[in-house]
Amino acid sequence: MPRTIQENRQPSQLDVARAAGVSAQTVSRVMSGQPNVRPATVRRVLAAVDELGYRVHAAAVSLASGRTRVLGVIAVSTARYSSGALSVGIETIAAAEGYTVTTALVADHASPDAFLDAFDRLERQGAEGVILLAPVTFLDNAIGARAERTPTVLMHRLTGGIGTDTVVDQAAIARMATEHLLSLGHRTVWHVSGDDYWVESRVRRQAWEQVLTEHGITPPPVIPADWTPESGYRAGRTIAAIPGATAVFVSSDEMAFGVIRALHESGRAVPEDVSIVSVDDIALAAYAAPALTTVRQPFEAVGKAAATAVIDMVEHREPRPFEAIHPELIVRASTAPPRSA
Amino acid sequence: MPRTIQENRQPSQLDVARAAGVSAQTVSRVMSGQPNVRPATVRRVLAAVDELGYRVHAAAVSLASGRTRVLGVIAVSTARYSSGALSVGIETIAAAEGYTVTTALVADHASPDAFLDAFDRLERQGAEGVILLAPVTFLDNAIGARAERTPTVLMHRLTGGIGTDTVVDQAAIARMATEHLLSLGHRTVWHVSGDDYWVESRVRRQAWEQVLTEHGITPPPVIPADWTPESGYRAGRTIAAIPGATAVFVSSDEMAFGVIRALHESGRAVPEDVSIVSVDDIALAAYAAPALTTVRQPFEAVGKAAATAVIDMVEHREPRPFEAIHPELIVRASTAPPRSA
DNA sequence: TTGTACGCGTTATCAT
DNA sequence: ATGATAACGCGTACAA
Repeated sequence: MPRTIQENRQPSQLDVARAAGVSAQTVSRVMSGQPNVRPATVRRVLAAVDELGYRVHAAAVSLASGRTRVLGVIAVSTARYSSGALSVGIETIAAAEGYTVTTALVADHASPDAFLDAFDRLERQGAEGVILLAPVTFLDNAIGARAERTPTVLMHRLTGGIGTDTVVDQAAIARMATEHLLSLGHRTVWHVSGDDYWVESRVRRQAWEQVLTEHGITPPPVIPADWTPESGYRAGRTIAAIPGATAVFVSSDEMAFGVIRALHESGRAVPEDVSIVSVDDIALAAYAAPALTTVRQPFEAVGKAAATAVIDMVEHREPRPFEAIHPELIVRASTAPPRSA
Repeated sequence: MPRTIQENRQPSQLDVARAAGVSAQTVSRVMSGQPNVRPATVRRVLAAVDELGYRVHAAAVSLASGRTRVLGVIAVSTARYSSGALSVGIETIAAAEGYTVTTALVADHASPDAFLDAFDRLERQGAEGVILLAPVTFLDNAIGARAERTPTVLMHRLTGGIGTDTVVDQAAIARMATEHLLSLGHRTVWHVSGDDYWVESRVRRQAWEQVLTEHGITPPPVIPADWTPESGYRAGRTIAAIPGATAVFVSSDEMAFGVIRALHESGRAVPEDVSIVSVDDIALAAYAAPALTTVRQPFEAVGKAAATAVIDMVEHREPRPFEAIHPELIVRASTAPPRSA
């Protein structure tokens, strides 16, 4: 005898079948809600299920059916606000469609290999689709092969290439922010950027430059930061030392808190001396001092769109026409016309 | 013939075995790093693995071995800061121990049934251990049966009962905050509570009451809120209308932003007129105006401890002696002695 | 050191 | 409407 048969195992389909006086196949039909089972039989089976405490064994289903209904998410492990909100959107849709979500975390500033490892872990787990909540331009080539066999959606991707784009138009965000400041009468707009590891940081900077150029303004040098409030604070000290600076486009609300603190410490009032527009509209944005004028990103909606897109791909549904998700400028108290205006 | 054999399927262990000229068993040994395989054989197998692009099929492993190495996390879908940081800790340990993490989200203010559903989804997925990132006192009875068969750790649980407690001592947090304010010379301390759906909100309130009582002070009425900055703002307006209020223990940093804004609008200066201590030490706490004095919770460490605890249970290791994770009072600018002192 | 023969719990296929 | 049987891909036990 090759193996001792376990005694105290979980009840299986066959146990239920015996208890209900039917075949295992009938139990299978009942559990997966197939038609062509007599109501009376269904009741008997369900009664047995209930009595034995039977639960479907996902691994067995997966092995037999070839389907796992598992979605993988690759995320960068930062405490940035966006991740949480995106996840909620993804999980909501996944649960509604009967999918389970497995997450693989990757360190911030990790190499492409770390992302591929994460991808492999998810594939081993049987992920039928993958959502990449990460900066990926540098991954395009590497990820290509896997995206061919496993439906993949890239969240931080902007145009073309692999996968479906479900992302908010980051260039539009930068344009809205910059043009708002110009329309108030500011002669130029400075920019505190995010971490260039993330695509959106680069895209926003380019769009900001372009808007200025279109208005005949030579873009001032970028003030680099890394998304954290601390880095925003350092950027703020730099700005405070620039006499002519009256308007700043800051690439995240969290950094804006730091910028404002630094300006305040240097005796520059916001918005009287310097106007600030940031990005995200986190819950605290309205409670900054002054309340932040910011470009809202509808993160949860984005998460939902991403999940819907992967599931469509997984189920070979016709991919729905891409619905743009629009950012929105929320004007609060951190912007005003310049003093001279 | 019962079933058409798939043609374009993924390579299996047997395919690798044939390509390498060994048996499937040898491939299994190589893949799981077992000893007693000749180096030359290992090389041949790995070469075949590489060539065919073979990957272990998790469902098959699970079915054959009875192990999934899957950890389940039940979380409440809020945008609160803590969830993200906790998850990072959990995933870090899980990955290091070779486990995968699956998440099941539950709506805020959901009924116990919703949690049980989530638990069931995770068990169906084969979760060998479950971490409940949720308020659970009202779940103790309901969850009991499942916690018996599936190792479970409750994050928001404080003493005794099911599971292992890995949580920060919430009563200690309230005590540190309240005593800090009293030691500055304030005659009493008001309290803006979190949402009572969450255990820590109730525990902190009780501890705050107790500290006051120990000092011979009759606790003033609680000012209820719900963790959001908006609710903090409303609580702040209430406090502003109380002439004698000079010190407030606010149950989260996010609410503290709202409280401060309301006080400021009412002409009460922080900390000159009113001192504020809050809880969490989120990244923005140091960038509030004024910078928040707050009790820091080491969320990532808590997440790590929780993951370690479940894995210990899953692997039937001796549960390590419970290491308390201590909160820490961070004194910044939102507290000062009262004017009269 | 390596190979053979089940068995894990379910679904697909065909037969009744 | 229901049942019998093979097959999914791998690990375990044992033999060689």
